[in-house]
Amino acid sequence: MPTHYKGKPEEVQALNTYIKLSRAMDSVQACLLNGSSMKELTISQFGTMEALYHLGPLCQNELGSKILKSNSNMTTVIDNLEKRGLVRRERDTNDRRMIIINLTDTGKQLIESVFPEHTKNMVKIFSALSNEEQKTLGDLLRKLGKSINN
Amino acid sequence: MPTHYKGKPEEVQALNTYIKLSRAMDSVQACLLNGSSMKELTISQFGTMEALYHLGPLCQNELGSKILKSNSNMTTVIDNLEKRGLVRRERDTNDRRMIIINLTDTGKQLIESVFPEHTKNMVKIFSALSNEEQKTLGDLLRKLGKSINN
DNA sequence: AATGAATGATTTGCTGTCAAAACATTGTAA
DNA sequence: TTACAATGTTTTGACAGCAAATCATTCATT
Repeated sequence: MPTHYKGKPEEVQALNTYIKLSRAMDSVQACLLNGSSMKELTISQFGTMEALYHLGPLCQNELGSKILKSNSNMTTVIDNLEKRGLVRRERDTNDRRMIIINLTDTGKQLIESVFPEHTKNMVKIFSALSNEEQKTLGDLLRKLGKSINN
Repeated sequence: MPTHYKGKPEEVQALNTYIKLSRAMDSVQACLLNGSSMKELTISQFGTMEALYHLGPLCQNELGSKILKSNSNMTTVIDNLEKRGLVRRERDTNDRRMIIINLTDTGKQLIESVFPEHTKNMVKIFSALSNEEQKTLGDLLRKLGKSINN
């Protein structure tokens, strides 16, 4: 549903673009969560484990920076993953402020088993757009993001 | 940070497009939340009040459908708005299953005071893109969303 | 009138999310 | 060596978000 606001054209355009961005994001995430591979993990758990799988063990603070989550949120997500035996916390010996997060064997097996289907779902979702369209979309989103973060 | 996954080109492209979409959405929302007008309302509270402001009183279930939130989430968001005196629940006289959500005078004044700056922020954010680019972005996002929801 | 299906809202249980405060540890300057 | 700043993590408090179950109400059928 587009905005019902009636103002200047650039205001209506900005509000509508925001709505479309928000709706698209919701749709993509809902579709990903419907994949059978996402029955066992929440989006944040998946992102955390994916980062550990591809980058190796990471300091908790560093992990949070990579997947753009706050320190306190990382504590909660890792608490739940640890509780399920999917990761292990390990205090750094050189700097005891730091906790290194490792995937356990169980965690590694799980992410290895769900990642292919997740990737397949992702390809399916974005195949609605041609290669050129995906590139254009990515470029515009980057431009938008860069402008905000400067 | 793009994906570190090394797979087929269409897989890498899909994952990267997803990351860009996710990052852009996070950036836009963080920027909106930094606006002084968003000190008093959360994103969902704002969306709820904006919908009520532009569309008039709505049945709770209908409101949830419009802003794409679940029934249980609507209960929580409206609980908090009601607690703050910004909305009022009113049982429908014709169908007592339904609760009509109204903005209170206080709520109306608040949304009227924050909406202009919110809109201005939105325009500022999206002015990173030209009109043509915003239109292209919107079209691609719509195409993506439509494909998923069919 | 009675019964079951459908609908709207709440509750329960769980996870996520963040800012601010608090705590523990390390680094730096005096 | 001491004091303070900086850093990493947790805790606290609050709100968001959803699925499933539950409750109340309405609708349709018999």
